[in-house]
Amino acid sequence: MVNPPTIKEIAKKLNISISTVSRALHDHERINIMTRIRVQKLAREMDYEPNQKAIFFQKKRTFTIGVILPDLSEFYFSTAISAIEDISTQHKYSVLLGQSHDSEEREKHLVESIMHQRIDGLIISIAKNTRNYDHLIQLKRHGVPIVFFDRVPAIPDIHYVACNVETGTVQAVNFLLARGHRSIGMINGPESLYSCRQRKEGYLKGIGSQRLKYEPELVTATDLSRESTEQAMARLLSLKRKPTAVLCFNDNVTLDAIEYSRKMKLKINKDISFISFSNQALIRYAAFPPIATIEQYPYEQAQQATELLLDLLDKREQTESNSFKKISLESRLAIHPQPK
Amino acid sequence: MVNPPTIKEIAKKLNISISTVSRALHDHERINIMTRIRVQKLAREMDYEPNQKAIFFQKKRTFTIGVILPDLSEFYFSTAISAIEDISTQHKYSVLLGQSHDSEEREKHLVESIMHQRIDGLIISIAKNTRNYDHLIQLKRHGVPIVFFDRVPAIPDIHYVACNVETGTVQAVNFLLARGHRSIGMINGPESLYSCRQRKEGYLKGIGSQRLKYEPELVTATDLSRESTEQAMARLLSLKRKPTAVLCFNDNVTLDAIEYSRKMKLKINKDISFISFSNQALIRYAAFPPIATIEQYPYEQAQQATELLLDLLDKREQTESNSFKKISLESRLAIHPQPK
DNA sequence: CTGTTAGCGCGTTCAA
DNA sequence: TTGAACGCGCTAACAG
Repeated sequence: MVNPPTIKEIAKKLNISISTVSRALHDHERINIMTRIRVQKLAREMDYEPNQKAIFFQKKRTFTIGVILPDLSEFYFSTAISAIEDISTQHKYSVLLGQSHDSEEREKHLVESIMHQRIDGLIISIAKNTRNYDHLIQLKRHGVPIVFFDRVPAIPDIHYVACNVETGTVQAVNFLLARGHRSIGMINGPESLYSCRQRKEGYLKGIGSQRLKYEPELVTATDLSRESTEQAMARLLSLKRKPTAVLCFNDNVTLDAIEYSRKMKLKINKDISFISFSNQALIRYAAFPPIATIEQYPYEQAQQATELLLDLLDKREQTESNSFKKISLESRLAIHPQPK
Repeated sequence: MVNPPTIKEIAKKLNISISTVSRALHDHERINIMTRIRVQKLAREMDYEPNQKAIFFQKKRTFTIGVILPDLSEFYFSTAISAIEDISTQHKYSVLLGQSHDSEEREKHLVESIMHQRIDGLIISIAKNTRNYDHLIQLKRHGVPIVFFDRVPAIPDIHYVACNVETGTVQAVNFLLARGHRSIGMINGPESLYSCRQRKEGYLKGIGSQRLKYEPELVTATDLSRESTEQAMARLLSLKRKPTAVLCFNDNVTLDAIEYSRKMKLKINKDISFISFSNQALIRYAAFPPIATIEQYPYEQAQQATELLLDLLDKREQTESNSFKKISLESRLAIHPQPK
């Protein structure tokens, strides 16, 4: 095992200067065609490969983007990272990975360590309870473009790609109303997430469109843990006017809520129906699936986020543009065929 | 947006030499406590962060490992990457990511581009039809340690971590035999995968242990698509001696096979039972879950692979050891509580 | 305790 | 058409 060959060695063997070698390797215009060929031939023979580390170092670019997601083993995010990797590779960028496990501290740590690596840009889906964005603002100050993905913080002047779940939520409420439901509950997620506000907004619009009165106690929240979801569900079921349908933050929350309801001896899709967000493939096999799902298209979202970021990186030198791209995909209600 | 500060600037402001700054920042023993403090204070004020690119460049190490998996959106691999990221981060290593989408060409390309980045080591689960290992051998020649994970090629002198599914398969067959099943079917996966041979091997051993005759037509295969699985299942059901239990390649295949059987009016767990490999979390919510699962512990496997690789990296300089670690985790049968 | 110097591999002036 | 020299930011060997 020897050290990889360098242009220096090539230069020595050929008795020419390092810079000539460098130029020959880059097919420089004004290099004698013969020396060019000789250099390239020897380079091939020696298995020469340019040392990217050295190039990155002196070019001040790494052609690497950082990606920080809460949890890579979750369906939604693993689909996203799959898309991000696909697009990045297409554009000859590499992907440096980190998962925050929904901890603000870890997230901060990751951002810092990733920043020290001098990545060119960052795609991030923030931890569910991140409140302090200093670490991200600092990154921006260092000139590293950030694209927020899916979980977008409520701060101004940022690029983001997210799915507007409001539309889908309105559709879902209308769907339920059309089926005769008059008391519709909601188990929302952490308030800090922008998408949760959209869910709420969509819920209000849907309810309002039929001139129904908004009952605040019909809207609860979970921190996504099973216990918290069960508590939320318990709260809904303890109301005088129990909901006959419930919108749940995501698939897992939905399945937990359904299981809890069954434990409480409710008949699913009879006493109570559910609509979920997100749509994991496996949900079609569930014993008691939700009647519909608000789809969020994680692959497409992540794809757009990556394209946006790469675009920003391309344009960076040219203009210090101050326009912030806000890409909003529309969610859509997907109605599931019900098993008899 | 300015360029990040360097030790050079710190040195100038303090009228001391660059190396003094460097040493002070590293808490070097023989540096005056006062200068040390002054330097560190100024560094903090200036938001100084060492430029890892420069450090990597001169240290000839990147503290980055490459990870190449077939498809990050698959449960098995997303769990794996989650583990790899966790362990790497703990050890202050970064993760550079790539997915081969089971294409040999892409895999080769990824290995090369990742190699040029001068990663310190590689964890790879090879594409299901990779036949040529030159790209990997080249990496090894460059002194980059490789740990194969889960999908291990049949070449000598390699490190690997894999799960021996044979054990679990034997257990599964025995479990079924003990419950009185005498005709046991199998829907295996692509033959090129080593683990599929283990499944077959385990099946044969299990059957043989009870002196049952091996009926070749009871063992079919799927290319993992739903259609192919349905065809395989149809073949099994068309046999004169229909199987009363079937082992399926993984969870998705199992669920598809179950659904198909239901369409054929079979009663699950009565007319026919299933055992699955892998064990996704969501399976607990399935309407007709398999009676048992052969667990493969992707998290633990990936964890061990990462620890092995990092260990190799630590020891690298010391000894050019020629011993190859082959870690084989045992799969285990997990029996599911059945809903009434 | 501190400064000087060299060098990691490469691209890029500036000269020739 | 080529070469010499410099610098990217940092560490480390050597010299005080």
